[in-house]
Parts: sequence; C-alpha cells; structure tokens
Amino acid sequence: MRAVTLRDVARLAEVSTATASKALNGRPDVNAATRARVLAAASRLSFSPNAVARSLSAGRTGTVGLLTSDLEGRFSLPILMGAEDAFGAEQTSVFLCDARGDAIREQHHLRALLSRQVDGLIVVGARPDSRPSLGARLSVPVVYAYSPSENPADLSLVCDNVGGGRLAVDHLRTAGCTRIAHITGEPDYSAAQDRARGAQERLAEESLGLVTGRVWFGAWTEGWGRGATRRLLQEGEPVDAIFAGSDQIARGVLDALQEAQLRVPEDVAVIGFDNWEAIARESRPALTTVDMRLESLGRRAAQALAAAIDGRPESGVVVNGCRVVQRGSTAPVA
Amino acid sequence: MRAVTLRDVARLAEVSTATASKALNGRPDVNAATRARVLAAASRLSFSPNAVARSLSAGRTGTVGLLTSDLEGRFSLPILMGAEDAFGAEQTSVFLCDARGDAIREQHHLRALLSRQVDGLIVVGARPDSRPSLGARLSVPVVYAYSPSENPADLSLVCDNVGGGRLAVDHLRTAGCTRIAHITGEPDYSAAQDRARGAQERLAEESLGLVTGRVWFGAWTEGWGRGATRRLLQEGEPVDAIFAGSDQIARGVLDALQEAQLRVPEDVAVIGFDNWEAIARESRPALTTVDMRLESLGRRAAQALAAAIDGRPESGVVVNGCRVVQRGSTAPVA
DNA sequence: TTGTACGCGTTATCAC
DNA sequence: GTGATAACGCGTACAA
Repeated sequence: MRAVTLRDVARLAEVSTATASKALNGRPDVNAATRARVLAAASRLSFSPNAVARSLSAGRTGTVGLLTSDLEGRFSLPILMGAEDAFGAEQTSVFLCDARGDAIREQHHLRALLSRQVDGLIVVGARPDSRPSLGARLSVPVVYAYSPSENPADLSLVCDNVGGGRLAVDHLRTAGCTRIAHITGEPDYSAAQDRARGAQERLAEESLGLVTGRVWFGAWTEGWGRGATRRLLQEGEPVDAIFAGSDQIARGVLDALQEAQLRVPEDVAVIGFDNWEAIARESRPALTTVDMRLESLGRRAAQALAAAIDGRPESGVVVNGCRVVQRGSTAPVA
Repeated sequence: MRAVTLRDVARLAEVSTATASKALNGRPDVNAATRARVLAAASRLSFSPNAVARSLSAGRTGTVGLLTSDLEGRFSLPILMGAEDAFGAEQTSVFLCDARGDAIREQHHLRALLSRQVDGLIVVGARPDSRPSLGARLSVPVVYAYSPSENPADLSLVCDNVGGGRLAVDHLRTAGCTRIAHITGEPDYSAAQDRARGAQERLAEESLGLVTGRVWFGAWTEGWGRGATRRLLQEGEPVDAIFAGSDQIARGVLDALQEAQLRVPEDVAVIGFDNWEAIARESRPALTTVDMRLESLGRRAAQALAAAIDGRPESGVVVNGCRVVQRGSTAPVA
C-alpha cells in the first residue's frame, strides 16, 4: 500500500495540492470552509507529510548531527540527553554517531552527516581537553561540547572545572575544615589540573594551602583513592577533609578512612566530583560531590546551535557552572 | 555559496546529468573515458551527492530510528553501540530518540521518525519485562531489543536471563561450591525471576537446592546486598558461595563478607551479574560476573532489522546468550 | 480565494 | 554510450 500524499488529500477534498498545502500549513489566505474540508480529508486518510520531500525543497532538514567520541563514557550521555530535549522532539531530530575516538571514523561519519544535509553539528569529546577543530570550511554550523575546539573561532561549551574545584573547597571551608588534602586523577587531564588549581586558588584566598603542600595526582580509580589515602595518613600530618577528583577516587578514599578507623564526616570530611549517582548514593556514608550539570551543558549546546542555524553564530569558549550536591560525607553547616 | 550539485559536475565534464549519475554510481553502460572525465570533474568540485534528494526518488532513506526508554540506564547504551556499528556508518544513520519512559513522548517521536521516512525502527526498553507493541499497522519494520514486545508476531531480541542464572551456578559448581545462596533484586522484575529460576534449575540437576531454601529478593542496590548477606550469615547455615543478581548487589555482599571476616573466594565465592566494569573491576577482589553481551544483542537487532527491510522479516522472541567473566571473587578451577 | 506551474537534486526509463 | 524527460512529494511564486 502506497503512502498517502498531499495529492490524495487534495483529491478527496476536491481542491488543488497548492490549496491543500496552504490549508494544512495554516496559511491565512484560504477560505475557512475549504480549510475544514482539507483538514477533514487529511485526518480521514491519516495523512502525514513527507519530511524528506519538504526538506528537499526547503533546503533545511530539521536534522542535527551529534558526533561523540565515546559513548561508553558516562559524560557524553547526559549532554546528549540535554541536547535532545532542548530541540523539541517534533522540530529537530538527532543523528547519533560514535567515532570511538578514531579520527578516520569521525571523518566517515562527518561525510555521511553532511550528505544527509544536517542543519548543524554538535561535537562531544571524550575528555575535557581540547580537540582539533573540524575546520571552518564546513557548510553548517558546529558547536563543541565538553571538549573545546582548539580553534578559538569555533564555539565551545565546557565545564567549569576551576570553579568546581573552588566550590568543593568552599563547601569544606563552610563546614569548618581547615586541613584539606586533594587526591585526584591523571595529571595530563586538564580537568585534574583545573580542579586542583581552583581548589588552591580558593584556599589561597584565606591564606591556606593544601595539607602536605602537594596535589596527589595518580589515576581515576578507586584503587588510587585508597592507596593515596593510606600514604597520606602515613605521613602523619593531621587532615580534616579530603577533596577527591572523582567519585570513584572518593570511594577509595572512604574505604581507606574506614580501614584507618576514622569517622566520616566527624574526623575527616570527603567530597567527590562527578555526581555519578550509582557510586555517590550507594557509598557509606553517601557522598557529597560536585555535579558538572552536564544536561545543562547539552541544552545550552543545542540552543547555541539553533541560534547559529538561524544566522546568529557565537564563538569562543563558554563555561558552564558546577554545583555541589550535599550528602552524608560532609557535615551539614554547624 | 551554493552547494555543488550533479548538474555542476555534468556541466564541467560536458555530459548530461544522466550520464554523470551513471558514471558516479559505477554503472556499466558508460564509456571509460567519459567516466574518467566525470570522476575528475566531481573530485575537482569536491562533489558530494545530496542524500535527501536521492532518498526522495529512491523511496529509501538509509535511515533508522532508535527509540529508547531510558538513556540513563547503562543497558540501552551498549545495545545502541552494537546496533550503530552493525549498520556500516556510511550506509545507515541512526536517529536517536529517548522517550524517558513516557508513552506520549514515545508517540511524538514515532510520528517524527515516520515522517522522516526512516526505513525501520529499533525499540529498546528500559527493563527486561515485556512492553506494549507499537502495533502492526506501521509502514516500516520494527525490532524490539532488551524488552520484548507483548505481541508474539513482532520480533524481539532479549537476554537469556535463565541461561545466565544457569551459567552463574555452573561456574560456582565447577569451582567446587555446593552451598550456594542467591541474593537478587526486586521480585517484580522478570530478570530477577528468570535468573533465580535458571540458578535453581541448574542446582536441581545435581539434586541440590539453594542454601536456606529461598531466593533473597529485595532491591537492586548495594545496601540490600549488605543487609541480606548479614541476615543470611546470622541464620547460621554454612554458605560457600553467593550468586548476586547484579554487580551492585554483589558489591554489598563483598562488603558484608569482609565485615564478617570471611575471605573471598577462599571462604565464600561471589559472582555478580551485568559486568558493569566500573563496579566489577574496582571491587576487592575484582568481581567475577555474568555478562549479558548487550553489544551483541544490539548487533543482532540491527542485522534482523536490515533483513526485515530487505523483505525477510522474522518474528518471535530470540534469546541472546550470556557469558561468564572470571575475575578474583571466584576461585580458578582447582 | 483558488489553481497552474515550477523548482528542490537525484535516479530510472527509454529513445536515439 | 549517451541524453532528454519524467518521476519522487512538497512548497510557493504568480496568474486567474
């Protein structure tokens, strides 16, 4: 059975396809009675316009490409969800492409998306570090999310890792902690560097510094969180709070503190980063943590892309703020 | 700057658009010299065919809809990735839509996808329980993955939870365990029921039963894993293995065993379910677990959909097997 | 207010 | 081997 087309509707309503089109699209220049007839016919045939044909003549598809580099990661997902719901479902549909971190595959996907005439692209990186630009010669606007583009002429939306580090320390200071240590992930991640910097800046504002005077860089794992905490405690300097660079690290920190018979948050407060709920809510005590508000990042990316498509492009790096989610591992304000 | 079209290529190569089209699409009925001229022209203009126009005349878009119900879940993602790479990127693109578990939103997305003329649909549910069919009146083929459709005339691909339960017990038996307990999630999940059934069937084959004679249903959380394990140990019956219905539950089990000074796997072996790497690899000891092979499920869904699009539809429920991933929480075969 | 006719970019059919 | 020409389904000048 062939699909119902505008011609079928027009025929049934005994008008031309032009009139039928106008009536269905709510154009003013059509008689009320005629419009009613057309609408009735359309609904009787349960007519659904062919978006492909419409796109061809309109030169716009109402379609956007989402090029991600690691779907496994828990970071690209919330961004993707935020983007998806900022584009009203009825308006814009999203092509999802995962390049698996492979530049060749990325090129393939890019070609496919462009030939499908997407109206724009969102590029979501796997790490917060900057990535090569897709180039300015593209026929459609591009917005970079999470990983900024190396080219400042592009528009990039990123998480405020420096601000997140500040927030973490701020929260611990408000809870009365003064002897704060920072255990975090691999030093070649800009996220690790930025969070550490934010934390130190905030401490410096009160003429404080990190306990032991250093940042404990290592790996983004529980194992590192445990190991670093043990060594930290061995050094013997008193500590009343640990800021962990990720929730997984924080989990290891909690384990090692328990092992050492230290109570959380009474003896040592702990704050994580990521608000990875599966980890943060299930740990004992539940983990206070910094949330990067990734859905918000995704929504803003979608809005910026829509603006660019409408001819209002932006550029530069836009920073999206974090927030603290308070749970049991830090004391409520006394 | 207008996009380069076939006409531009034809003009430059001094042939008609018909000939240009044939040359570019590798049709046999075109002179070698002419073809070379066309290809040269196309590459000089870096011509890229407009897939939308092609779709309109071909009646096929090379596009598929992926309707998921919960993107947050870690289950839909691997399926999605498997599906994505089974469709060669260049061939088929995937529209991703998340209904957030809302039937209305699902209808909206469905309408949008159909009007965009997708060639087929994959529906990924949030839970392994069966879900309402989208209906047989759709103009394109549909494959259900993870959650089967209630309608047996549809094609559904699901995980073999019964088989997974059997595998878990089988693995523990091979490791020499005989006194096996099963702690799992909410009883109204078919996954919980099926895994428990598989485990019990496998035990029955050796005239064994579960320790304490019951399945410990509860919640899919670490907290439940801890609590249930404590109560299990309090009951005093000796136990040499615990099969947990999920990796999160298993993690709680490990905690409670450690608390009780029991060694894993020497005193009690533990096996989980899901192979959620962030949990399983980081626990102490690393967790042996049952993997549902979701990427494989996604790949098969994509293949079945491609077959249906080519006019070879299937129906019924197809079960995709699990596998055991051995880590430290069960003893290697002695 | 309504209808005719054309264009969007490509592929397929059929003459030449 | 090659080239007019007609689809594909819709929107929209422009004429009536």
